[in-house]
Amino acid sequence: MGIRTSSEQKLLDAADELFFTQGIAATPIDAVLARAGVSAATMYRGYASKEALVAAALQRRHRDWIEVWDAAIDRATTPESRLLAVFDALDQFRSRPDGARWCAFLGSAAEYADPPDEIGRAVALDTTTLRDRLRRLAEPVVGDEATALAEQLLLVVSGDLAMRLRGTGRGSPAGRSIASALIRAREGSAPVGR
Amino acid sequence: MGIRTSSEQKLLDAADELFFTQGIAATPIDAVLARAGVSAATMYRGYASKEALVAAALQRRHRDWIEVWDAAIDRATTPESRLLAVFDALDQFRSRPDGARWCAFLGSAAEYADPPDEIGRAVALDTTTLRDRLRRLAEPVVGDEATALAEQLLLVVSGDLAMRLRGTGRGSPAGRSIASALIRAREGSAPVGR
DNA sequence: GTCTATAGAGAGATAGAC
DNA sequence: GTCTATCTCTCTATAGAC
Repeated sequence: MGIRTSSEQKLLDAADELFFTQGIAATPIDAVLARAGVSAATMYRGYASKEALVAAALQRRHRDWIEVWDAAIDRATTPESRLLAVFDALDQFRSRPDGARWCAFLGSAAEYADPPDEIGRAVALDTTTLRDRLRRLAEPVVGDEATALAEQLLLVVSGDLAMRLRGTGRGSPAGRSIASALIRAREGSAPVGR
Repeated sequence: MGIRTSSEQKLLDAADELFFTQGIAATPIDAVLARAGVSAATMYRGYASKEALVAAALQRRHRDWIEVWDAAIDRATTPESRLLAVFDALDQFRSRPDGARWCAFLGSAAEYADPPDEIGRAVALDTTTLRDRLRRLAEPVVGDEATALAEQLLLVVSGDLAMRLRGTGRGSPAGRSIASALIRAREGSAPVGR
C-alpha cells in the first residue's frame, strides 16, 4: 500500500494535518497535494481515491496513538495510574504538531453517515482497541467489574474528546477527575489482589 | 427570517432530517429541496444561503430540545432525579422521527473548523444552555460543588452523544449510570437542605 | 410567490509529456 | 516516477418566465 518514495510520508503528514483539523469534506485534495508538495498524478498512483488516503492517515495515526498510550502506561507505577494513563496519553497526543482538532476517528465517523469500508474499519478498530485495552487495564483494579468500568471510561474518553468541540470553555478537561471518581466508586466492591 | 408560507416548515423539516443524519457537507441543498418539495428560488428567497438554513434548523431544534428537557424535569420528583432528567430527555429526543444520528450541535461544530457566525452561535448556545441549566439543577443536590459537577455532567452528556458514533456496540448508554455515580460521590460533601 | 433553466465555481480524477 | 494540463461532474446560487 502506498508509494515507495518519500512522497508517501509527505502525503500522510499533509493529510493528517489538514483532514483532521479542517475536516475531511472541507479539505480539497488539492490542498493536501499543495502542502505535501506532491502532484495529483503521484498521489493517485499510490492511493485509489481521497478516501483511501484518509484511511491510510487514520491507520498511521492509530499506530502512533497506541505507541503514545503504551509509553504512558509504562511510565505509570500503580494499577490505578496505569488505567488512568489514557488521559496522560490523550494530553500528550493532543500537543503533537499535527494534533487533531478533536479526534480523527470520531471526526471521520461524524463525517460519513455510511463510511467507506476502509474508513469504517479504522474507526471500529479505534473503538474496540480502546474498549479492550481499558478492560484489560481495569481488571487489576476492579476485577469482575472491569468490563462495566471500561465501558464507562470509553464514554468518558469520548466525552473528553467531544468537549474540544465546545469552544474555549475554560479548557478544563474534566475527563481524568471523572475517571478517578468512577474508579473510587468501584474500588472495594470487587478488587483483585487486595 | 424565513418564509411566510408552509414552505418554511417543510424546508426546516427536510433540513433537520437530512443535515443531521447524513451530514451537512454530505447533503446537497438539492436533496433538501427535493424532500421538502420546494424549489431553489423559494428557498433562497427565505434564506441567504445553505448555511443560513442550517442555522435556522439548529435554532428550531434548540427550542424543541429545551421543551423536551423541561418536560422531563417537570416529571421528576426529587432534586437528584431532576438533575438526571437530562438523560431521559436525551433518550426521548433521540427517538423522535427526525432524531439526529448523534448530535446536531456537536455535529455542526465538527463539520466547520471555522464556523459561520450563525452556526457558531447556535452551537455555543447549546453548550452554555447545557452548562448553566445543569449547574442550576445541581445546586439543590450538591450546593457549592454545583459548578464542578455541572462541568462533569456536561462532559458525560457529550460522551453519551459521541458514543453514538462508535457503532452498534451493545447500545448501552452508560451516561446515566456515570452521572449517578458522580452525584453519589459528591453527596454528603456539601449538600444543601439536609 | 413559485417554477424551470442555467450560470459560475470548485471538486475529484485522468491523460500524456518528460 | 513525477509534473502540467484538463476532463467531467457536482454543487451553490441566480435569472427570468408564469
